Amino acid sequence: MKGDSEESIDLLSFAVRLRRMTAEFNRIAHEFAHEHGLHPTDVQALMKIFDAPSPITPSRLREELNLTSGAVTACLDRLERAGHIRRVRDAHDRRVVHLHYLGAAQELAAVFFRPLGRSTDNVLRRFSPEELRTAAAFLDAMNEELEALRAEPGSH
Amino acid sequence: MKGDSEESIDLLSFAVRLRRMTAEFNRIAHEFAHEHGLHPTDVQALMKIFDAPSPITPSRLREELNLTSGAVTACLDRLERAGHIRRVRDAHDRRVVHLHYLGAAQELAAVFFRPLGRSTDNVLRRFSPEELRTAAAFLDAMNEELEALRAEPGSH
DNA sequence: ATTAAGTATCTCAATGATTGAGTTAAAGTA
DNA sequence: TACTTTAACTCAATCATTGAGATACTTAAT
Repeated sequence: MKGDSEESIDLLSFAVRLRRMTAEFNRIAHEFAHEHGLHPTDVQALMKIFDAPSPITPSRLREELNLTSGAVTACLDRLERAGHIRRVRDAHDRRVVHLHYLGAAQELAAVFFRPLGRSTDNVLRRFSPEELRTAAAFLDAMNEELEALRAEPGSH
Repeated sequence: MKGDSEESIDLLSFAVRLRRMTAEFNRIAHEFAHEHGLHPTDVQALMKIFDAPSPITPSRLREELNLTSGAVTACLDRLERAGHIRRVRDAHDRRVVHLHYLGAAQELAAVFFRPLGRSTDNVLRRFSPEELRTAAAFLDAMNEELEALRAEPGSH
């Protein structure tokens, strides 16, 4: 009976844990953006541009960040003006633009991710390889589910 | 040697997993806010007001969301006008305001968290109680570290 | 009591990001 | 060729956010 009650407490508070973590990430990103004369949106966009396996397009970014096309154009204008990214026209389909990040963006990302990376490392050191595999699997499962939620139309 | 290389791949990609999860949460919150005539900030504020163990104050909210006092006041005006929260003056220190959420906010939160809760449940079902304890411990450790990062002044 | 300093919240003009409708240009389709 | 669709951009209007300052209240010192 002890195991059972412990379990349900864990289940209930997972949502709170996840929300808190998201909020902390957001606050850090917000703070960072302000310190570097960027907007929260710009930081989100830069992260997306970084994490994309191949150069992302403005319309993809529009979907990812849930913005209107006008907002994306303005955001990319700011990032390009500040020397963080470059717009490159696709040779085959000349309507399409690919977003490449430049040196300035890489440096900025390094500055941004260093403290976050240290924090993550501190956490990783506390767990065994097997525990980390479990944690990674959990995060992967969450990301899968959240992405599935994105497709559902009547889900919210 | 197999275990070693698998490990370092996991370590490197933890940051990406966490960023992706944060981004998914943000996108969902953004979408939800837009559908309900709220702002992303308003949704963040409501979640903070909900998750607080005891009624939170505007200045605490200011710290949590990293906003200026003017922005917080405007945000609370919107939430109060829409019937989600109520401002209550502290009887002992009449400078202080406590934020209470109302029925409208509870309903909204229920609508918001139902799909997220389903997604979370789907994930939780895939793991054993012991694995979930590990995942919860991991999230707790991350939250600890991220909160520590908040205090550090020269950290970014 | 009185004064000074500190704190919590709010006000407001200026800034500027976001929206939403419409435009341009390129690609696919009949 | 004309029609539709798609990608990205433009621009006026809207409205959240900033940042400086005002207001009201509390606390500590004299």
